[in-house]
Parts: sequence; C-alpha cells; structure tokens
Amino acid sequence: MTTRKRKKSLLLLPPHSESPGDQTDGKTPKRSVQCQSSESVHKSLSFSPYFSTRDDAVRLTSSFFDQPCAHLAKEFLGKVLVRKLADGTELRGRIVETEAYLGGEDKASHSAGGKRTERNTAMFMKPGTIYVYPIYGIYLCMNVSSRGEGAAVLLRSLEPLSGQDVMRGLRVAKRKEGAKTLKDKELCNGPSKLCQALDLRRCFDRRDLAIDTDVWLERDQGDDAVCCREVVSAPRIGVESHGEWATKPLRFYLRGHPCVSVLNREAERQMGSQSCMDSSGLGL
DNA sequence: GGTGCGATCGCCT
DNA sequence: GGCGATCGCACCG
Repeated sequence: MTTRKRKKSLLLLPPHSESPGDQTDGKTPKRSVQCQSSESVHKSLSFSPYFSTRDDAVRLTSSFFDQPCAHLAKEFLGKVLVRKLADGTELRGRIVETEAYLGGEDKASHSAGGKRTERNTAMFMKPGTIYVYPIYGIYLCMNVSSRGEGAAVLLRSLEPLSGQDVMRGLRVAKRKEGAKTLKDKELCNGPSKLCQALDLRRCFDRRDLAIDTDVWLERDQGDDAVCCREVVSAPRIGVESHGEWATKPLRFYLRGHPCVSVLNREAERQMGSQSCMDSSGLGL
C-alpha cells in the first residue's frame, strides 16, 4: 500500500495550499467560489431524499460537545455542518458518518497513551475544539474534541445540502484535468473529501466550533430521521495495525445512506433487530 | 461494481 | 527514516 518513491508528480494540489481562487500563479483557473450569486446558491439547495430541512435550524453550543466521545460521535449523525466562505456563501452538509477516537487507552488515537504533541494539541482542548491535521502528505482530516482527555470525533462523510456547485468546484480543483464529473453523493463521502469540499484548511485547527463565525454545527429536523435503528456501529477505517482497538465498533454511520464512504455489510447484518444502543457493545 | 496500487510529505521516533 | 484516521485511477469481471 505504502510506497517510498517520491516522484515529483503534481496530480493533486496540497490541501493545505491556498485554494485555487486564492492562487496567484495565474495558471489555475479561478473557481466560482468567489463569484457565485446568492441566487445560484439558492438554486443549489436540493431537497434531501433522506431528510427534510427547515428554516428554524439551531446552532449547537458548547454544552452539546461536552459528551463522552463515542456518544458524541453518534449524536453528530444528522447534524448539519455549515461552512461560511469569505464571500458569504454558506456550504451545508449533513453528517452521516463519524468515528470516535477515545484518547488515552485507544491505541488508534493520535493521543494514545495521553501523548500530547504540537500537532494534536486541539484534541486536549475544550470539547468542540476543531482538530485539523494533514495526512498522507496531501490530505486533511477534521475532528472535533469531545469530553475526555485527548478524545475527539472524526467527521468522515457528509450529505451535501446546499452549495453543491461550489463544493464541486473546490473538489475538482484537486483532481486531474479531464476527470469525470462528481455526483453530489461523491462530494463529501470521505474525511479528506469533506475538507476539500468545504474549504476547511489547517488554519481551522484549534478553533471553537461553538463560537466560530466561519464554521459551525446546526441541529434541524433531520434529527428526527436518525432513529436508533438507522445507526450502524462498525470498526474504524484505516486503523488495522492497532490490535484490539482496530476491531472496536467506534465508527458510526446512517444505514443505507448513499454518502457513507465505506459500508460494512457484516456489521449491518449483525445489527438485525438489535437496537443501536446495544450494537456498539460499548453500552452507548 | 470491486480491487489494487501509486502518490506524497508532515509527524514522530 | 518509517509510517500514516486517504484518495484517484486503472484495470478487471
């Protein structure tokens, strides 16, 4: 899987580089982020086949984030992540997949063993603090700290609700010229994809999701659709090398949702008629 | 559709 | 100097 070669191919832009609209080399086409009209943003609002939306969305405050990690990871499902760009455009996506990283004893966590470094400092900050870190040299992932020393929730997938055209522009900017057009469900179906689509950069690291003016979380009617039976608990992705912690069901996603990055049919089959309150095996 | 592989570089030991 | 909470693409059936 891993290669040691370091060719100087530039198929992808580093995610932590300035977005294409900010680039000054004159070679990259400007995307539409800076100039999309409010009308086009309104048009891009699409009705979700899975949830309904309404105008009385409520921003989530600090108290919401102060929950045990795995519990918060499940609570995130159905909530709406909002990203307000510099030009006022609001990008919205409903969270449909998360992972809990418990810190301390959790060997798959960046903060395993209570290890605190410059990079993972945000994991130890107050619940609701954003932790953005680079991975594989070219991608970013976004977490939100929870209650518990070094604990955080990784946001893995969103269902795009508004601003899809802008998201597509941000995603396309990172892909090879001539690549096929991305479907809406492909815009945010992965932890690094959602960072690209929402233009979440490293500068968001250590910012407070409860009070920030550029990114926040909302609760809306979508919550009503996230009944217990729809939540699948499965082992986390990409942590196979961490022994028993690799098998713990700390990934949560909405069953049957097309925007989930990786399905776990085995976990879904095992759910059966079991309540999700039990299926994690963690007494959540 | 599923699978395998290469890309790429910051962080950590 | 090794590794990694990923992704896109080519290839195959």
